[in-house]
Amino acid sequence: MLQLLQAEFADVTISKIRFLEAEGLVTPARTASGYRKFSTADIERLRYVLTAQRDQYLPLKVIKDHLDAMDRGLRPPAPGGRPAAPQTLPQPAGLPDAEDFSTYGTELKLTRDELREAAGITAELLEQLESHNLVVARGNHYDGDAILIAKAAAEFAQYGIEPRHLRPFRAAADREVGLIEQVVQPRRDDKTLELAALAVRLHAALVRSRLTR
Amino acid sequence: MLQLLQAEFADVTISKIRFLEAEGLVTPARTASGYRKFSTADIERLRYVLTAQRDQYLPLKVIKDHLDAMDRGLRPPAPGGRPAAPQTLPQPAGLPDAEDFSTYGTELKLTRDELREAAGITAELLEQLESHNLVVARGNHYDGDAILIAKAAAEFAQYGIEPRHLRPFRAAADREVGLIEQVVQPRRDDKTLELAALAVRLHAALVRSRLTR
DNA sequence: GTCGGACCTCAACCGCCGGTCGAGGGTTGG
DNA sequence: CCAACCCTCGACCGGCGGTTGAGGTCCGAC
Repeated sequence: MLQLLQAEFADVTISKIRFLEAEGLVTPARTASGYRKFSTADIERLRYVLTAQRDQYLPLKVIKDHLDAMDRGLRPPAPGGRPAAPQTLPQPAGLPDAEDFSTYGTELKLTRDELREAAGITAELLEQLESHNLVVARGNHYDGDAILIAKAAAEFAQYGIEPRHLRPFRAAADREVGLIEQVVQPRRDDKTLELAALAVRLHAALVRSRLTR
Repeated sequence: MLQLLQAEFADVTISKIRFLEAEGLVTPARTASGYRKFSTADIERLRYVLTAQRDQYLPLKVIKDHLDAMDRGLRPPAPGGRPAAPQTLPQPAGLPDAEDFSTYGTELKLTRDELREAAGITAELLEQLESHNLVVARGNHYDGDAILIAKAAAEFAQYGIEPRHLRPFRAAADREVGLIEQVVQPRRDDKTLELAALAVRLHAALVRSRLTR
């Protein structure tokens, strides 16, 4: 889950996240042994914090106020171009660890229905995602990334963008992975993740750059 | 004149104004004997600085960038509810500190050499990046994204991946932007950025998912 | 002239914010 | 049993946004 955020925000570290927790900006759940367990809502929240900090230069105090206000059910405050609000939608309960990326990582194994529930998508959408190879089962199970992909697809769907429009994303990802694997061939260690984060970073910068022209 | 500003901003002091001058945010004229002489334009400028600081929590560096940008004849930047812009006369503006890329947004305007220095890349690499359209100048200037792209490319280069290998990234980014622009056609507001973030998120999840299989 | 007060410069200092580091220790998967 | 994580907690840190003070100059009033 750290990798995930690092792809988007270059300078996030474990210690920074711990610091943010100490400041009361996030409150991840804990496992029995004390490890932090980040739900997707927690990650949304962090994304909000980091975006506000980076793009609006808001001090943490102010960000905390905003979050607190939202928690009390108020409209997201902040005048002007603010980061997208982390909508903490009611999570379908049951299915204990469906949102857990940190401790189980990709070892997370979901059934088809669990995935649907966790991502809040219809069976139809999931079918489309699979038919375009955006979500792929391993054996009978899906992992944490599948949830993220499905959720993103659901958001796109709200703008009328269907899975088939997203196929280029898959192709692009495949090409990047191919590139990385070529380089990292011999030693298949954490260099791989490093390069992947780098690739995503480049990608993000390019998108932004093209957009603002 | 101090009294004048103090009426509006309680915590302004002489020493603060002197400090702001030292930071290059205002450049009042001087009398023969060295006393500061504030024109009304200077006061407008200070008003802008103090408002931006108080109401938008902007760091002085960013405020300075905005002022510099305006001095260069650009439209007042700053997304969102910004303080009323003071239209000042052109002031001698120092060049941005090239090492400070992190604090500059896309309003940043760098010369070719400034970009090279900020990203720590060779002229050759930059040329390659431009020939593959990974980095593109607007007019004679480059923006903050160019630094990010250049730095990422430099890291890739350490793994033997050259700009030409990165062309698919550009193509993918272009496709994504095309998709977004199609959707966002009518209302060209901050939905755009929201969608772009979503796209990058999907991309990241896909890369991870493909990688860990 | 000369005195007081307001202005100047420059360097040293300061408090807070936003983290980082590292020692000391538990947990987990292989 | 070990390596690789994760945890806490307190010390530390660099930068930002000024403040303070010593030492000196300028000006108007007496």
